[in-house]
Amino acid sequence: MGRGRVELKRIENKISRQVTFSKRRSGLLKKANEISVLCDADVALIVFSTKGKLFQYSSTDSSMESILERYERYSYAETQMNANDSDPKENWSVEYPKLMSRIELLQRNIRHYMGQDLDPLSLRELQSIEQQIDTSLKRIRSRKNQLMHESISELQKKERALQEQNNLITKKVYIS
Amino acid sequence: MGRGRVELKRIENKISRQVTFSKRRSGLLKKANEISVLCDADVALIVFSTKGKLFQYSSTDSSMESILERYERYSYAETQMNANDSDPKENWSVEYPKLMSRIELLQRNIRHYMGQDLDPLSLRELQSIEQQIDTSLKRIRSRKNQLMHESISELQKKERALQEQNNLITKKVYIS
DNA sequence: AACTATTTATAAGA
DNA sequence: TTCTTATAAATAGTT
Repeated sequence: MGRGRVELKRIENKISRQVTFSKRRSGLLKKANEISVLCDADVALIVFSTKGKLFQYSSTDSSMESILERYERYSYAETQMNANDSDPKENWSVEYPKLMSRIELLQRNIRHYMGQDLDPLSLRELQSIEQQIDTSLKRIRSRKNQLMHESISELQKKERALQEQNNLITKKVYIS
Repeated sequence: MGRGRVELKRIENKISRQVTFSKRRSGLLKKANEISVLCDADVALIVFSTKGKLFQYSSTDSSMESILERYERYSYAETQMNANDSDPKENWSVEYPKLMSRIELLQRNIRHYMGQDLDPLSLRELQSIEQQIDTSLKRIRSRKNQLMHESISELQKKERALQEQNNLITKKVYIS
């Protein structure tokens, strides 16, 4: 939709990629809103730019979180149809606080991994987390390196194949 | 975009609402895919029809779950407050899957912060986590330093106090 | 940030 | 549902 046809592949020019992103992002959000209003649908849309900036849309009658929860529930229900429906019903009043406190614990954990709410922690606890995170960082960087190396050798392979093809074509041209 | 202008409000005729939904849904998914490819963005799109049927899109290099996880990580500060307030006893069958899926999400997050289960993550996601963890590590080390400095000056203070006491006692011994 | 030539999406009809 | 087509809307390239 514009002056020229556009190939469906990553736009290499950084500037025009940004511009296109901005234009299409607003178009996409608009259309998400339209379908939700016209067709009475619940829509959640999450977009991260290359640089990691977040843009989001969710239809007004449900917040983003509630749609995501609905989604999680939907996919959770699909994967675990029959497994554990019997026990929690009986002792819900026992189970609920357990689950909530588990969630609290996990959240506190995550906050600490994110370097937040550190004040209540003792020196020893801080050191323990520091060590854990330091290890994580090494693992993540190692995995990242691995991925990048894989990507590089993939590209090199492609390059060699293309080079070979070129040589063949060149030969043919000379012969004829 | 069609034979006539269309007002932005719920289509009352059920049949044409369904038809429009089907058409616009495929258009929306297509555009979501296009922006993700053209602009190198991570996109997650969730659509529930009026009847509750789920349709979804997520850009290929990240699964839906990993984008949602990234979203949770990003909007963590906002969401941690307003999560839990409905009366749980009545509707365990609604609440239970919600809580379980939330727990799973948090656990997956923590595993990643601990540098585990990294294989499903894309390069970009790894970089996002790496950056987050790097920041955390700096915060934790800064807090640790602060605590150690405090501890040191505390000890120095005590040392001075004891020294003074010693001096006093020594004087008294001499005098007597 | 605007403009406009084109392409694309889609509303209505079949 | 699927296809066709007239028209509205989105947007690529330009200013």
